[in-house]
Parts: sequence; structure tokens; C-alpha cells
Amino acid sequence: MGDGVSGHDGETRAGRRRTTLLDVATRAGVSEVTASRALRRPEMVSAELRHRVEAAVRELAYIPNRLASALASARTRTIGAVVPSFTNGVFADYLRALHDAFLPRGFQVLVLNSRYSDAEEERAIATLLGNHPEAMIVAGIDQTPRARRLLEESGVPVIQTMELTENPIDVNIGLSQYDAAAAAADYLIASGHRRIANITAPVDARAARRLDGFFAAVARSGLTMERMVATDEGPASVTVGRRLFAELITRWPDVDAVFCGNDYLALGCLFECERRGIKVPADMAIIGFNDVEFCASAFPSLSSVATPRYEMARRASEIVLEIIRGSGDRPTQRRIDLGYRIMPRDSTRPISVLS
Amino acid sequence: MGDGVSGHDGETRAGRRRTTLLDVATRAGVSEVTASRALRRPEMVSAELRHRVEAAVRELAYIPNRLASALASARTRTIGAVVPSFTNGVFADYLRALHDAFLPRGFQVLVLNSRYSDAEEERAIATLLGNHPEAMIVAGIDQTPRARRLLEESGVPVIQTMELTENPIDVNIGLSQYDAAAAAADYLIASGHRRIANITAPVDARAARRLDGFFAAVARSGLTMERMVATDEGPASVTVGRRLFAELITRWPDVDAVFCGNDYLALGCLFECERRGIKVPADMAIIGFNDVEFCASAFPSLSSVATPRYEMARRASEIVLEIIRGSGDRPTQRRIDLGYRIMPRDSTRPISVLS
DNA sequence: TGCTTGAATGACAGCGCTGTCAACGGCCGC
DNA sequence: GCGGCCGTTGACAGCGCTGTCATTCAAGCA
Repeated sequence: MGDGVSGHDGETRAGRRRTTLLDVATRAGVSEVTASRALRRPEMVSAELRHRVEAAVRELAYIPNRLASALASARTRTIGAVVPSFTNGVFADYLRALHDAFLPRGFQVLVLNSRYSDAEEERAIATLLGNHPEAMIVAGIDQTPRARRLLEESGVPVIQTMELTENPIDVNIGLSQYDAAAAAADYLIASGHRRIANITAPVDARAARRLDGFFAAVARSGLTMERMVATDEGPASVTVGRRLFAELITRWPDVDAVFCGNDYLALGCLFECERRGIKVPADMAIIGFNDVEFCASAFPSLSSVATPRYEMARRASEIVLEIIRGSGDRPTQRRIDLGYRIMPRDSTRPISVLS
Repeated sequence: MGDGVSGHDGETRAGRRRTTLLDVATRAGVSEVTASRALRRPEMVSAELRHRVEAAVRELAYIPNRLASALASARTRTIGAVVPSFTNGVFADYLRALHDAFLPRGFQVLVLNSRYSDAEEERAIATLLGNHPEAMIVAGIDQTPRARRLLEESGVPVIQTMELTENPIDVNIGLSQYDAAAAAADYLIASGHRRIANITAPVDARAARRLDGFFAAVARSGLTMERMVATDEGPASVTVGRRLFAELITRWPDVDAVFCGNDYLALGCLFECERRGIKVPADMAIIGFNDVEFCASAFPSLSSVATPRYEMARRASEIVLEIIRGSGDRPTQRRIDLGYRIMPRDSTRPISVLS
């Protein structure tokens, strides 16, 4: 980049000045406003001028400056999203749904990762709001008070997803992690298992609520109240799943079923069982959570609790688009329960009739 | 949101006007410029005023408008990134490296997904450039001519990653996919395999170069020139891996080793082998590509070709930061080869001494 | 004392674009 | 034949912030 040209009016520090709308207009022999309209509302200008402007755009390889456009129009065409993890396939599906919904409609999706930390989430929310998104879609319901305030005062639609809360900031779409975990426990109990353990990582607020649901179901069935749980604060992975299962089975050798906080952990359990010659599901039942793609294809196939993450993000997008287009009114239903579904597969025994 | 207030000066369509720097300045009893300086260059204002401004910021829950700031200063503090997939764990690591490097330094990372499509990549690049990023980091070297031109004319540093090219747009950090694939084939051959197949999905330009390298190595060894390849255009997944392996083994039952385009496909192969009672590695060797987290933890553990994706993104970030801070000069080395590494594990036989 | 000097603060313009309204001209109907 | 209307086009201001230069004032020095 040739430097030493700085100081000239119109030279930015990045080097050569980028072509602006004025350059396009000049080349096409029209005013700046007309050029702008030719691009944004082609039907408002004559065909003749439109073609000239389009030609100029092509020749100059003009790209509109979104920042200036957003500032002038108070429309950023940006959606802010916060997810706790990029690594977890769950959020890949979720983000895919957001992109599928917004990109074709000319919206950008700005994504930040909170790494399962409330403090990082707060920072991410503040950063995103600085970009003046037209809506915020955040995974989870455990925002810090300041993050909550910022979201409330932002004046834009806010969708909290993944979980349900009595007290949503604005709109809430999710499922009860408590109930889903309880259902998984009930399913294992109905299949005849009596020494049921849990493996969870990382232990964020959502995972904690899953654990609560799990314990409640176990207790309801009058089973052991010994809390057979292996946890890890690190990110969930197959490797962590293996390690936690090894710890678990060493400490409680008579465990006969394990409910994992997600499918990566469950796959780790499966591999560790194979390594140790523990038969799945005969000697050990394994059920994961989320039902990501590989569950159905594993051998033995992995039972899991399917969560509607794509659907959740899709519905969130739909609602956001409706609010933005429409009057700004919120949907009548501010709390939408999308439920969950137990996916019985070969890593757990079929439900025994005699329970 | 109370509506019906539109039309008032200062009311945006989103409802209540957001607090601006002027509000903060007024509340603190200083001029707008001073408030701006109190936030950006605190050492330039007296402690007294700084505290007043900070208090006003807190009371009003003020968040600076990044768009206006960027427009005025010609510094967006944004990095544009394009990756071909969110689902693939490879890019989760890659994005993590970018975030690790840029976020602490006050940069945002804008990420768009090209879904392994050159046309979508071109659109993503145009969109990102509209945000005036201070650098672009794109995965791959196969940009369309228009995308290439846009990048060249953008005037910002451009880093092409994942692969090496003779003709980089600007800076290029990667590895030879051709060589890496050839090395995998050589490794299987050295382990005594003679009927080596390949499974690839999706078949983008990068995968095609891997295939070329693979075939070249096979041919060099004088092995079968029958092209035993199963491919799929869809996104790579464990499920696709299983299906492709099933197709492969039906068509060429005497295959004794398979090199997969990525680890998800490899895991699918492993599961399908188990389902069919094919012993790994005795009857079938499997080697994946990238060496994602689960390879080492699978049972049997999966051999793979480790690619330095975190390191690649880290180095890219480092170079970008250096260019931005420094004179704008490019590093002396515009093409950096980070290599690859064969990770021999239990899914392939150890290299036999007698070849 | 009168001057320079520098730190602290403010005034002003402008980043690139769009909303708004005014201006222009051709066409219609009476 | 003329006013009114609509379809086009342009002028202008301003979005919220920052770069730049001017201004102020106290301290320092001969």
C-alpha cells in the first residue's frame, strides 16, 4: 500500500480512498440522491438512469458503506445474537437457522460467543447493542442485571431462547430443561435402571436446572439419593465425557445407566464403555441430550433427548421479522414452549413392560 | 413499545430515542468533544471531568454508537472473516482463535458462512466489505474473480488461509492439502494396505486438491488405478460417512483402507464397520483429516492428519494486528506453510517394516 | 511584569449516506 | 389554453461521532 499520502483530504489511513456513492453518481452523470434511489428503490427512477447507475456501480466495483447507510436511515439491518459456544454442534444448527431466516431478507447476523460465562455474555450484549441491531436473540435466560437493563432499554425486540422463564425480558421461546432432564431420568427408570448417574459439563445455570430436574425425577421414584454425578467446568467434549465416565465408574462401580448433559459427553461414555468392555446397553445404558446429528448414526445408536434448536431459532427469527415489519407489537404469546422429545435408541434398553 | 410518537424529531422508528454522547455531555456539564475524549483518551481530560462523564455514562446506561464512531474516525475496529461451515468443528477452532486474538484488543469479528459455495462466498465478501473491516481473513484460495477484485481494491490486509497458493491476493497462511492427502495415502501404503479408497464430502475445490494428492500418491506406488471414491455434495457428517462407506464397500468389497476427507466421515466409517462386523484396523484401516477433538478419544482411536487450524488463525490474526498497528507493510514472507502431521492411532495398522 | 508554553477544553466541520421536501416538466381534463 | 397532478430528479440537512484547530488559562521564566 503506497503510504506517505496521508494528510490529503479524502485519503484514509487505510490507503486509497474507497469509492463512494458520489463517485458513482458523478460517473453516471446524476445526483447522489438519484444514484442512491437507483440502488435502493429502482422503481422510482427511470430505466435510462437506472442503467447508467448500475453500469457505474459495476465499473467502479462500488460497495455501499453500510455504516453510513445505517447511520442515516436508522436501519442497520443487523440482528445481534449471543450463543454460549461455537464448538457445540447445537449452536451450529441454531446459527444456521438464524442465517437461513435473516440473510435472504437483507439482514446481517452479528454473533458473539459468551463461552458459558455471564460476565462475557454481558460484555457481548453491550458490544452488540453498540452496533444498534434491530433485534437481539440471546441463548439462555440468565443475563446479569446490567445486561438485562441494557436489553430492556435498547428498545429493540429481545428474544430469549433455549429455556423458559416466568419473567422474560420481552419474548421467550424455549423448553423446560428441568422437565426434559426429568423425562430422561424417568425414561431410564422405566427401562428398569436403578443406579442412574449423571455427567455434566460445563455446569452453567442451564445445566444446573437440568441436574435439578434429574434429581427430582430420581427422588420421585424413590431411588437412591446418593448423588452420582461427575462434572467438569471445561467445555463439553468426547474426551471430557470419557474422562468423567472413567471417574464415575471407578467411584460407583454398580452404576447401570448414565444421563449425559450433552451428546458429546454421551459419545465419550460410549467409547469408554467399549474400551472397558462394558456392554451397552446390557450393562450400561447411555442417554445424551440435544440429539445432534451423530446420535442416530453411532453404533450402537445413542438415545438422546431431542431439543428443537433449529425450530427455536427459526421461530425466534419469524417473530423478530414480524415485529420489525409490523407495528412493533409483540406476539400475543410472549412465552412459547417448544418442548422436547425422548429419542429411544440402542444405547438404552427398551422400556420394560413390568417396570 | 409506545408508538404513535413517530414524527417527533429525535424519535426513531424503534421507539424511544437511544441516549447519545450529547446526552452524556449535557448531563456531565461538559461539551460533546470532552465527553468523547473522557471515554476514548481518559488521560487527556482532568480527573474531575472524567469522573463526571463516567458517572453520567453509568446513570444513562450509555453505549457508544459504533456506527457513528466508525464513520467519523474511519476506524471500524472490525475484522471480516469467511468460513465455509459452522457445523464443522474445524472452523469452531479457527473462529475461536480469531476471537481470542481480536476481542481482547477491541476488535469485533464479523463472520459469514459460505457453505462451501463460491457464489455465496462472493456475496459474503461483498457484504463484509460493506462494513469496512480493517482486515479480511478468508478460508480458502478459490475466490471468484469478482471477489478477488473486491478484496484487492478494498485496500485492507487480506489473509487467505487453510491452503497455499502461488498467487495470493495479499498474505497466505496454510498448508498443502495436496501434500497432506498424499502423505495420508503414503502412510496407508507403508502400513501394508493395497486397496485404498477415499470418501469425500462436500467436493469443493479444496477437497478436489486433496483427491488429486491422494491419487498421485497411490499412482506413484504403482497401486490400483481404479478410482475407488465415494463422494457426496452435502455437508460432511457422521451419517454421510456411514452411507458413503456402505456404498463403497458394496461396490468394492475388497477395499482394505479408507482415507476420509474429514473426521466426521471417518467416524461414520468406523460406526458402519462396527455395524457390519468389519474389524478395524485388522480388516479395514480408517484415517480421517484434520484431527478434531474426538479422534484421540474414539474407540478404536482414529488416525488422522492433523491440520494447524488454531495456529493458522492465530498467525493470521497476529499478522493482521501487526499490519494495522505498524506501517501497513506486509510481512516479508507472504506465503507461510504451517504444514500438517500424520497422527497414527489404532484405526490404522502400524507401519510394517517390510512394507 | 510581560512574555512564552503547554495542558485542558471547546467550536466546527465532515465521515457517506438517506429522509424530506422542493422543483421541474409533461400530460390530463375542463 | 390553463391549472392541477403525477412521475422524476435534485438540494439540503442531519444521523452520532471524531479529527482538527482555535481558545482559554495557569504556570514558568527572563
